[in-house]
This record gives sequence, structure tokens and C-alpha cells, in this order.
Amino acid sequence: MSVTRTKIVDAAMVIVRDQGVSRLTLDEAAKRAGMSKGGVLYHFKSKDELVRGMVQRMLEQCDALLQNHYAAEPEGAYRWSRALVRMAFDPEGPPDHKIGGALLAAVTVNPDLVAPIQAAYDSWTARAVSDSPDPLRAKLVCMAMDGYYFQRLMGISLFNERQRDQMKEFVLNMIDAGKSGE
Amino acid sequence: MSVTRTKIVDAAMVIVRDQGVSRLTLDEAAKRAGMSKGGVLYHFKSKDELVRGMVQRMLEQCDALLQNHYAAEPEGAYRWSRALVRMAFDPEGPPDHKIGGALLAAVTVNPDLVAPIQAAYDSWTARAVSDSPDPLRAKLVCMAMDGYYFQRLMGISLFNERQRDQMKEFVLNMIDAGKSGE
Amino acid sequence: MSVTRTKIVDAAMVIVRDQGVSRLTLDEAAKRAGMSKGGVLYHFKSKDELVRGMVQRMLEQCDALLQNHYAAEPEGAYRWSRALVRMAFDPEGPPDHKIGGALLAAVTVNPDLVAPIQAAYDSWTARAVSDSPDPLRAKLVCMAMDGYYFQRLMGISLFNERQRDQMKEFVLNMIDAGKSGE
Amino acid sequence: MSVTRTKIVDAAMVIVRDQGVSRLTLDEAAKRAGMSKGGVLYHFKSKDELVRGMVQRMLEQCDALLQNHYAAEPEGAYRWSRALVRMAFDPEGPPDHKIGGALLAAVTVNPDLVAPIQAAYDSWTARAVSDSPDPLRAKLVCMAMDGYYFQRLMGISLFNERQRDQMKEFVLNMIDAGKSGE
DNA sequence: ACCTTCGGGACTGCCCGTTACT
DNA sequence: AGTAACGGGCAGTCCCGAAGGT
Repeated sequence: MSVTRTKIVDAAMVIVRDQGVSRLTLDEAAKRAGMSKGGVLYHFKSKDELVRGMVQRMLEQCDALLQNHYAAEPEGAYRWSRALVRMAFDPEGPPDHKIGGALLAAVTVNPDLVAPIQAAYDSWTARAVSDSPDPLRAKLVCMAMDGYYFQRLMGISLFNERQRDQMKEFVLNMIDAGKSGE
Repeated sequence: MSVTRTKIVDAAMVIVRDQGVSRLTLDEAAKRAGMSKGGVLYHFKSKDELVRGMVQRMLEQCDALLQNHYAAEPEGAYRWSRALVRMAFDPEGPPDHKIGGALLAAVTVNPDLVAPIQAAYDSWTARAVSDSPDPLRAKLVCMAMDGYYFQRLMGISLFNERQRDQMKEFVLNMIDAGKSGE
Repeated sequence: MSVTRTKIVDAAMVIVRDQGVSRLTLDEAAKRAGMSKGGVLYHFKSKDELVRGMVQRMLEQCDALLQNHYAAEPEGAYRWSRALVRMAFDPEGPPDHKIGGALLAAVTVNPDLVAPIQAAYDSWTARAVSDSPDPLRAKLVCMAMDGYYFQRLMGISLFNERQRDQMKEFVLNMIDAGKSGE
Repeated sequence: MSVTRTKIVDAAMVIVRDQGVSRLTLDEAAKRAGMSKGGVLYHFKSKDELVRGMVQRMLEQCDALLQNHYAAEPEGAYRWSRALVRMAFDPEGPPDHKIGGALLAAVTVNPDLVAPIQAAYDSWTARAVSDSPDPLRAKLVCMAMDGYYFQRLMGISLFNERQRDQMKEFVLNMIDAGKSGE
């Protein structure tokens, strides 16, 4: 990925983060990237391609974040599940960047973009299941984390800070409860 | 709500369901509703208001569905939670209509629309918590159902039919497990 | 055909006549018609439709001109053929307006427009043949007139004024020659 | 004419033939010619020059075809005229390649290109006249052939196969009729 | 001789909302 | 309660040509 392409995607991210998707235009992106629209279109044949690039970028960031949490997590069963929980509750996670929700809109408009997202989802779920004695428990965690993630994306906050931490502990406990019994 | 307003919202719903949000224009909606754009704008001062009407409609449908499942559910603890699960797994539920995802896009563009959605979320969560011995357990169920709902909205299917039923049972069992112990 | 539509087509005609097809833009046409592009697009859904309107207009003008010459022509065999010749050599004919050649370009780009032109051609040929003792002679005249017409369209002038009149007489004589003998 | 120039013009021809003039872009031509746009612009200073090259090429092809038919034609009066007729009716002739019509569009847009075409026309007419006892008769043939040519260019077909052959014979006979009498 | 990258400008089509009219 | 016509603005796309490298 050329440096210019990266710069353009960065610019687009900033716009979406600060002003919302509806403000993401090729002109704006070009201006922020310090070039002309023609230059942008040389690298991305259409706006859709640009959005595709953004989605991919976001997915990569999520993946990296997940990897980090996995690395920091002690070994043992449900290690991936726990990492997922940590990621979902990570205050530095992508959703708070508001980009996710914005891109979501783009995705619902252009179903082609679902494919890479589905792929990412699949891989994450697969990992969670891979080291889980009880796959259903892992999947439930995935689902719940998606739900939480989704709420953050939408800007719907059901928890205050204390409740959030309680929930986090609750989920982690539920995971641990699956280690022995069930 | 006048009958004409209803007709317009219906038309808009059909468009979104069949062709996606990007195809929802006042002209299109008017045509489907059997009138001219001017007529639509007489009932909805702006397009945003029309979308607001659609969101509200959808929320009402969800609520009604939830009520139905609640009514069909035996009394006892976690009755609302179980109703929520039934709703999320209801194959007739709104998400499969693809309208939800589409409206989602509209919402992310216009943050004003989050308010009524947040309110609906709050009320559903409140209900789930109200009859739950363990509020966190209820909230977790809410989150997981949101996640599942969200996946359906996005067209991401992690489960085949059998897995879906398994998950449903798993969640219901988890709820029941919360009745006695903790 | 509403009066506004007529006005818009008129404006487009003027532009093409004065500045060539490449200068025909919706904006220009709108400006000349004394309205905004939005207004133009209300009447013509696309530029193609506008061009279609222009082609139709031109065909109608040609037809009217042909009718005039036919009316002025004495009765007898080959009356239509003679009218065609008169039309082709009519200094007031459409080709000198330079619109024909310009529209030609549009046609070659959009093959859909050939249909109405073919229809017009067919009808003219059919008429010429209808009152001709020798159909081939009539068709040859049609072809030759097309050729002359075409040259005028392209701005290719093989004749000076005297040669042009000579040719006109020659063709008319050739037609008359077909009356008796053959 | 360098080999590369030839290759580029070839590529451009293919594009125009297959996809129409509107699809002829420097990028496309470059891709087809197996090089980049920069390369094309090195050989042709501008797109107009490329088109000019294409027109020239086409004219040369027509000329060569005409020469062939002339060579195959028996000596005698109206030899060039007869060759012209053979060329116009040659099923392998350029017009069926659809390039002619397409280039026509380019010409109408850029009047500069008319010059070489006019020159070619002039030379053909001059030849036809040169060996014709009756110049007007020769010119009429030229005009008629132009008309037929033009119809083929536009994709307007007034004749079926049998009618076409009839017309061809009719014209050739008309030429011969000019040999003796007048 | 040829390529990559980019600037700049233009044009189409779209769509919302207003106005005048009924 | 509704229609037809229109204005205004703008996003997406395209494409030519230039600049500078190799």
C-alpha cells in the first residue's frame, strides 16, 4: 500500500471521525490529504473503493487490538474469548472513534462491503471457539460483545462507568465459570 | 396519525426494504404512495421527518412483537429476558426485513434519531431488569441479543439453522440457571 | 409538447448551431432557455433525452420542408423524388444550420437515436418509391440526395454555386428521363 | 510512421470499433497498446492528434481499397466511377467496421479534421471526373455512393441483400449508359 | 522512449425544498 | 390536500495534459 494511499485513507478517517459520513466527499478527502480530487481518484477508482479501504483499515486495527489483548492475557482456556471482552471494553477501541458507526452506514448502503467484515467476524469467532471447551459459551460471549460494541457504535450508552466495569467482570466470570463445570 | 401519513411511511418502508436507503427519495416515496412529492412534503415537512416517522414505526413494531412474546411466555423470573430472546430469534422479526439496517444508516447520519432509539432500548432493558433477580445477567442477555440482532441486520450469518436453535436453547438455559443460584 | 420543452429544445438547437455539439451542456442549455439546470432536468430526465428531442425536432422540420416542396411540385410521376431533390438543394434546408452534422455526432455515440432517423428515412424512401415507375431510379435519387446532404452536413463543398445548379438540373433531368423510357 | 505510432492507432481503432468513440480515452488506448498514457502522449502530443492519425489511417485504407477496385476494373471511360461503386458496395469496406461513423463524430466536434477528408473527397471526385465523358454523371455517382456509404456508416439499412445487388447493377448500368449517348 | 503520479476543470445527474396554483 | 414546475447546490466521475522520474 503506497504511502499516498495511506495518507488518503487517513484523511478520510479524520473526516468521518470529526464530521460524520455524510461529510465524507472526495473533495474533502482530497483537500485533507493535501491533494486534488483527481489525485485521489488516481489511487481509488471510485468513492466506494475508498470506503472499502477505510473498512479494511478499521478491520486491521481491530485485529491488531485483539492480538494485543490476546498477548496480554494469561494462557488457558477461553483465552481468545477473554481477549475479545477486553477489546470490546477497551476505551481506546475503534468504536469510540465514531468511525465504526459511520462506516456502518456506508456498509448498509453498499452490501459488497459486508464480505470483508463477515470474514473478520468469522475469524474472530473461530479463534474464540478454538480454545473454548464450550463453543456455545464462546459464541454467546462473541454475540454479547458485538452487542456492546454495537451500542457504542450507535452512541447508545446503557451503562455508566461503574456499571460498565461490573458488566465486564460479570462476563469474565461467566467465562471462567465455563472452565470447570458445565 | 392520519391515514395518508401511514400510507406514505408504508411506501417509504417498501422502498427501503426493496432498494436500500440510498434509493429513498421524496419523489420515489411519493410515487409509491400514489401522490406527488408536494403531497408528501405537506405531511412531512422534510425528509428527516419522514425518516423519523419510519424509525418510530419500526420501534413500535418491535415493541409489539416483544409484547406478544411476553404474553406467550410463562410467568416467573426473567420473563422479559426470555421474551427478548424469543424476539431476537423470531424469524419474522424486523431485521430480516432489511429495513432495520437501512434505517441504521439514516440514524448514523442524523444523530437526532438516536434519541427515540435510545429510549426504546432503555425501556426494554428496564423491563428485562425489572423482573430479573440478577440484573447483570439480564443485561448480558440484552447485549447478546443486540449482538445477534445486529448480525442479522448486517446480513452476517454466523449460524446455520441448527446452530441457531442450539444457541437459543443455550441462552434460555443460561437464563434459567440464574433463577436459583447465582 | 409543453411550451417549456419547446423552449429548451430551441435553446439547445441554438447552442449546437453556434458553438457545436461539444458545447452543448445542460447548464448552457438551461441558461439559454432562461432557467436553471434543475428545471431542464425536470422536463428531460437526461441529456440523452434532450438530444432525442432535438433529433425529433429536426426530423419534423425536414419533413415539413419536404411537404412544402411536394406541394409546390406539379403532379405526375416522380413527384416525391423531385421534391426530395428540391429539399436537398434548398439553401434554407436544415443542413446549413450546422445542427444536422452536430446531431450526427450525438447519434453515432448513442445508437438508440438511429431508430427515429431510420424511420424517417424509410418513410421518405417509401414515398419516393410510391409514385415512381422505376423504384430503383427513385432510390438512386434518394441515395444521391443523401450524399449531397451529407456533404453539406460535414461542411464539405464540392460544388460552387453554378456547379450546384447544374447538378440539380442534371438530377431533375435524369428523373424526367425515367418517365417515358427505361 | 514509427511502429509504435502504428500500434497506438491500431489500438485506438479497436476501441472505437468495439466500444464507440465515447470510450476512446488516452488511458484506454494506452492500455490496449500495451503501454501507459505517458507513452501515448509522447507519440501524439494530444488526443486530437491521435484522432487525426486515425482519420488519416482510415482515409489511406479507403484509398487503397479504391485503388484495388480500380486495378481490377477494365479500362475504358468511367473506370474510376465504376471503381467507386465497387468500393461503396464492397462488403469488406470500412463503413461496416463502424469506425467511420465513430470518427465522424470526432470530426464534427473538431472542424480541423475536415480538411484532410475534404482533400480525399476532392481527389476521388477529381479522379472520377478525369476519365468521365460526362462529369456531372460521374459526380452524381459520387454523391450517390456517398449517400450509400453514409447510410452504412449510420447503420441505416434501406436494402436487403437482393435490393443491394440490384441497386449496384442499376448504377453500373447507368454509368455505361453514359458512355455512348448523353 | 516510456511510466507514475497528480492537478484541474468540466459535466452529468440527483434531490430537496419552495412557489404558485387549484 | 394536493400538484406541477422550478431553483440551487453539490457529489461523483471522467479525462486530458503536465511534471518529473527512469
